[in-house]
Amino acid sequence: MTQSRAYHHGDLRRALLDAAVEVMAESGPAALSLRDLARRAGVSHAAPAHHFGDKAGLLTALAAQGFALLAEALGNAGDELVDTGVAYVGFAVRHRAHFEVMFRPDLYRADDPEVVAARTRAGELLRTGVARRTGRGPDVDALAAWSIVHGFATLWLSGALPPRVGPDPEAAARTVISRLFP
Amino acid sequence: MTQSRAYHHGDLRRALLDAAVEVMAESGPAALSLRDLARRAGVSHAAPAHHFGDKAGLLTALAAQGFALLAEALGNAGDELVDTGVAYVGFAVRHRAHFEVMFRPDLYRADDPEVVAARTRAGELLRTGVARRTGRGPDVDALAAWSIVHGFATLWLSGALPPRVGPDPEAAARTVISRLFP
DNA sequence: ACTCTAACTTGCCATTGACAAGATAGCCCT
DNA sequence: AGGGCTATCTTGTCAATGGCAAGTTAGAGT
Repeated sequence: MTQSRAYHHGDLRRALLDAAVEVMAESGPAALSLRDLARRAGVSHAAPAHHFGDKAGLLTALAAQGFALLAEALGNAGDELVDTGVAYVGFAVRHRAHFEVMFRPDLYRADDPEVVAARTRAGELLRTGVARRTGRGPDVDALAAWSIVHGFATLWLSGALPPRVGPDPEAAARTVISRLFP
Repeated sequence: MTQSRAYHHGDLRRALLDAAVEVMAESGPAALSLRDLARRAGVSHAAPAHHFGDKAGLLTALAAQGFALLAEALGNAGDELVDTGVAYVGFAVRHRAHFEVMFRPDLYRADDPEVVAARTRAGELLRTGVARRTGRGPDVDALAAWSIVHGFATLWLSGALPPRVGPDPEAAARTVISRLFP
């Protein structure tokens, strides 16, 4: 996919987002620099501003993309509640950069319409995944399920978990989620 | 530890840390600037470097302080497992700035001896709190418990939780934790 | 009183985000 | 074919930041 047409660049917007993901995946969100992204894309230092306005604009686009990807991942998950949870963790691990931005609203404009729409959709899918297996109050169940997968994903990404958890986050997540919903 | 004598400033190190907590509590970690902290403390822009070396040094000190505070909070919690979990969430909410730095190892030197010591101690207290109530494998229980409280705290801080969860994070956390360990 | 050292300052540089003004290329319309 | 139109990108500039180097000062130790 992606461009081919090369005007001044062709598909700068996508190239910048891809570069941002790449940088953040290996160096964290703090290491992100618009000028660095521009250099990687081979354009001038002010080119990104045209597509995203400012840094927050770029991260807003990235967050929207992230919520859309999350919704897709949850939609493709199996029918069991556990599958939804594992998919959540899998998304966080596979799309680390997106995930880290999505839940840091001080970095972007969380009230952006596109973000709100994608986030809402992902939220619905998440709740649907839990609703299939409601033991107590569905609210409590949903909150507990979301908390446990989000916590596990966050801890995994931050490197805080001890080595004995093993190398496979999704397998470990499955075990932990099963503890909540046996 | 710590001095008190007031030379050029007296207690610059503490003043800078306090200012950093204040700034981050209202504007997030991204808004932190060493020069701004220096201005707030009424010293020159290079004064912070003497105490912390660089920005990562300041955040390292803050993380160590945070893990120590967490250990203290967990130590003061009640004997029940639920109490430990609620204390964890309470710490995150009450010491938001510390919490947000602690689990973002790309911002500081996670292998700093002081950080390692304080983190180890907090980890032990957390596992102790869970061990009192082991249903299945203690490892799985500990991981599930940590995940659920960490996830809830993180989601709360990021503002991602819907309003119907209510205004009191500790009360909501108690309900959620009870779902895991009834 | 003298020295010595930690604590702080002044000065500097490269990098960054943001803005303003200009250039360029493809498109549309006649 | 030609003439504008607009999105896209560039060049130039500014204030702010982190970090380094060299100098200064207060106060402790002797």
